[in-house]
Amino acid sequence: MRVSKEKAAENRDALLEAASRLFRSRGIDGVGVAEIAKAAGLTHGALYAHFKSKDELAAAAFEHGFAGNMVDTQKWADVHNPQFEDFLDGLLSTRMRDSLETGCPMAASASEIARQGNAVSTSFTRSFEEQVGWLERSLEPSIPAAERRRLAVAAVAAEIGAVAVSRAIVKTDAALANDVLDAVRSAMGDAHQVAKVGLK
Amino acid sequence: MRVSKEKAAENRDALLEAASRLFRSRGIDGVGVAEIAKAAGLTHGALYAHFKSKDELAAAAFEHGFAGNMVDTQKWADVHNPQFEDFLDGLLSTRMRDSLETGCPMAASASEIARQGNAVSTSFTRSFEEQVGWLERSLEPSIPAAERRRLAVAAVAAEIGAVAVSRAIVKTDAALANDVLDAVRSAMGDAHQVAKVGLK
DNA sequence: TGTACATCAGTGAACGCGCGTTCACTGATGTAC
DNA sequence: TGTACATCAGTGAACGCGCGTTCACTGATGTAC
Repeated sequence: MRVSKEKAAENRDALLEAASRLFRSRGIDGVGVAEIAKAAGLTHGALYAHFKSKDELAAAAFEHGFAGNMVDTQKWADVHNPQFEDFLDGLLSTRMRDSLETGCPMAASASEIARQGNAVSTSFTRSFEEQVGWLERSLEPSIPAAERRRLAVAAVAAEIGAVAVSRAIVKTDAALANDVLDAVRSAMGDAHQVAKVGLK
Repeated sequence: MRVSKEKAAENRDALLEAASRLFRSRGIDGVGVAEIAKAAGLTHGALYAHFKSKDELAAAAFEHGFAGNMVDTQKWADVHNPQFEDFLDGLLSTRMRDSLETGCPMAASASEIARQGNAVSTSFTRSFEEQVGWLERSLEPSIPAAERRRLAVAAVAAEIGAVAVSRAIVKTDAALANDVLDAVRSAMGDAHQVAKVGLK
């Protein structure tokens, strides 16, 4: 039966939230539309009143998840005024690695994106750019703009790899999984030093 | 009907080769056992004479693919005696990114591994360690061993991230996709410089 | 403000389909005598 | 070396199952008068 506009908007949001969490923890191919709808307190048919297809839902859920992360980042940034190294500490932490449902959506699905539709790829690219922007702005203005951007792009890509690898490895070798996070943080810190000092 | 031992071994190898390529280009969840068997010139039933389950096949296929890559690496290393930067150039190239079927299996499935069985995770870890070993040995002996290892671990994790991200983005923004590879190569080069000079 | 009715979010059965796995069977291979 | 037979890699039908999507239907909401 028909529901109020407010309730419909709430339901749409619940679908996005459920999809975002489930896709992150089990992969886009690993979760069915029925389970997503159920987690949002609806039946699967209702999902198609809000989204044309699973692919479209995946793209929207990706952006929803990333937007949620960005809201948290903004709050954190307002309080702590984080520098480049603070971002690295936050992104390359065991906490980020272990929170599959709420952690970085890019690390959760990086290697799956290339196999999804264009909508998902576009969402991923936009999210990547936004994250790069945060890191860029955290770098010292004394560093040339092109160098700041290059460093930020490298840091986000490296972070995504480090978190994905650390998650893949942690079941088998927990110590190595932690080393991966530390090693990437350390290497990016070194690259930052070089950018500051202008060595090379 | 029964086939000769040699033929059976060939068939097993064909299954591994087909699985390795298909899993890399379409994901473990994205390819069925029937298609793998067909690509190897067999029917799906035969697959179960060689492997207990799809998960076991996935683990074996992962190691097969990585071993193949390692053979290529060995040949290349014998001819070129590559240094750390040469490895980065090879791993972070558009050629590596664009060869989905034969490229780095770790970049192809990094974010999927955490959701697979233990056998797959173990194979991934072993491959990761082996790749780290190559990079470690390519670094100057003057750099302390612990530092060499840290740099190598960071480089492999960052490479996996860069290739996965570049593949995810290339459909949407080809220029940015190339920038990602360049930025990570450049950042790891900087980290290498720091390790050599001992700055910090 | 009250009434009549069009709208449409949500339901749940049904669709065709491909999945991973099992299993009775086949028949060439490999072995025991 | 020749024969009888056990082995087992490979076949292909069948299994139950969950998938994404469609659709006739429901009934409260929102709107036109």
